[in-house]
Amino acid sequence: MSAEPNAPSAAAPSDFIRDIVARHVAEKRYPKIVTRFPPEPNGYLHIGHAKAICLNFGLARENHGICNLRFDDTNPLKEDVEYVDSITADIRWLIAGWADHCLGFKPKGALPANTTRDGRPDFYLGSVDPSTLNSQLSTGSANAEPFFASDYFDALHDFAVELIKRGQAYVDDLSPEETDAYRGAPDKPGRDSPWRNRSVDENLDLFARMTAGEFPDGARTLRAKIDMASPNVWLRDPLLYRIRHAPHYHAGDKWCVYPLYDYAHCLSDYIEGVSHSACSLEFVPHRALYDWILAALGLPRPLPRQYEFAKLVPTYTILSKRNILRLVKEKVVTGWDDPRLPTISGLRRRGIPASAIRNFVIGVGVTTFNSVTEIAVFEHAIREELNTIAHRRLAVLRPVKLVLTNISAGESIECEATNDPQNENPTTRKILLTREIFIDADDFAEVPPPKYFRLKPGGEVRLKYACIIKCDEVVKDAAGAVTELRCTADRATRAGQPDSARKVKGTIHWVSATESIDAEVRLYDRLFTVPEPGAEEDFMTVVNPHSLDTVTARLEPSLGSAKPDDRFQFERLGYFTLDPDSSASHLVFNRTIPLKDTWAKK
RNA sequence: UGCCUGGUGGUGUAAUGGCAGCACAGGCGACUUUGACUCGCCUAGUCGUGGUUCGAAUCCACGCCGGGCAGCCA
Repeated sequence: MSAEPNAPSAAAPSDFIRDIVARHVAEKRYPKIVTRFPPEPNGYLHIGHAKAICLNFGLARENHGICNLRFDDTNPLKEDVEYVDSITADIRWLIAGWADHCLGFKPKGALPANTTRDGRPDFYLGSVDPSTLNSQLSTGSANAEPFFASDYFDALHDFAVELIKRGQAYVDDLSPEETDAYRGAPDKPGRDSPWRNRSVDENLDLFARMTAGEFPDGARTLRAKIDMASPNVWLRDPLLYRIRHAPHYHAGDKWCVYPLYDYAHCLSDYIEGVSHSACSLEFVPHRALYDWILAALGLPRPLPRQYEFAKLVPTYTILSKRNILRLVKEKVVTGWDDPRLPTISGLRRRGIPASAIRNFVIGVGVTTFNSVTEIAVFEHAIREELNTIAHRRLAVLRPVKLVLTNISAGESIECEATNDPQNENPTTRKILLTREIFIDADDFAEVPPPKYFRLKPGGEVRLKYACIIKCDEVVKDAAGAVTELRCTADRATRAGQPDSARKVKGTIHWVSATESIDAEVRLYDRLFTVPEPGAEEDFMTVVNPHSLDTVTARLEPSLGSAKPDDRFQFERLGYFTLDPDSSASHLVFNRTIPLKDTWAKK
């Protein structure tokens, strides 16, 4: 249906926000559908952000619009370029081939000084074609960059002056503690500040001096003049600007007053020509303020509107920045890109395709209900995607030596193995069967449980792509541990041979002991042992001690030339990908996810 | 206890006054040189009580239960 490469198999279902946008498109309310994804550059993106990203970019994609990546960087104390770079890279990876053509980037240096009659910079009005910018970017040009709220500090300042002139904002001298006390409580009205009724001229003068750096941090603020008795506490004369004598990572050292979120966000949306501003449910009480500011300034319509939806809460996962940081700091994980973490960089390193993340977050839908999504839904999306793209290989995680006594030492038997059985016309490769091979420890049981289809003393199994073997002898060491299995191969059961159709219950994977290579393989499991670690008093007490198991595996030789983006299915085991820790002399693979195992459950 | 907001199988969602559907999970079976995949079948739901209506998950009232809001964070 879609011509888009790498498009999700399922179209995004309709939801209340899409319905609203569709209505607005039908009535031509906006010249263009413009959305935005507005992270603060103070941490890494995680799968929860992926939901917001796919909603905002999806809306743009479905309505021939654009979605701006805008850094909401109004707090100089918490932000850094390090995060700008990682967030930008994560987003580009996440939407590549799906909605990257909708990514709104602006030409470097195109700042709001270059404005049109209604005060908006001209880059959103169509004078710059986002697709041109994106092609510049993808060819390595540094001529385009994301949007930054801090690029609007001049415009925001001018709007603040306008608000003062309209009598809608005032400079307050209350201390932070007094401000709190005057605000009242949700069930108790606040009180007017004694500074609330200063003249416009005095406010103008004071705000200019605040901006000029005359006052120390915390001495004064700029506040909207709304209603200290409002039942909505966010309308009790919210702060617009605070004094912060600190340099800004992007805006430099020009400013010592910085706008607050509520003030900066709606106006940044306005400046960029955003039509639909989607955020999470905790901002519902802020919407009245969003609308108030735009109205108080008398800005021309159509104005952007805020819509709120529920965040993603997956089971067995922790998503808050603070908590992920704690896992990193206390070395439960190795870093922000640890494959056990729900960060985008972690998921990517784990080998999860961007398309699987997209399909998952799109599939859960967009509602206003605080729901919990079972991680199994994500796991299904991962397997579904990997099953179609991953090439099959043979690998043995916990090798046990097996000697085929009727194959001579120098002999090697060529077997044809299928790379991509999920395709209509699968390709194949050759693997070698030799006298000595390895099989997985799990695939042999000296005293088998009921219904055990694998190898057991005196029993038969098929070696995948090769032949049926029979276990004649179990060799053990002094301690009683199995050191070697001695079997006979039935060559007539090979593909193309007379008995090739002979059936046995079990088929197991294997690699030649001599024609195989060593690799470190990291087996990951859920990071937490309970479905809702966030509900625990301390989630550290429910960290899964077995979330990482590292083994030295034997792989078929072709895996030696694996590339970082390759995805493999090690047959009967799971999906694997090369880890960046790999080097020419030391291969490292990550298990992205095991295959579904209905046998193990029983 | 002020204001805002929500409640559909175990979980996530759809149905926008007209057959409660889909996906995941779970169960049974078929197929299988992956105990995977695929295919077939099954289990299971409208928070409660009234009302409006020919007809209510949907509209109204009351109740019950949950989430959010009092940063010079975003």
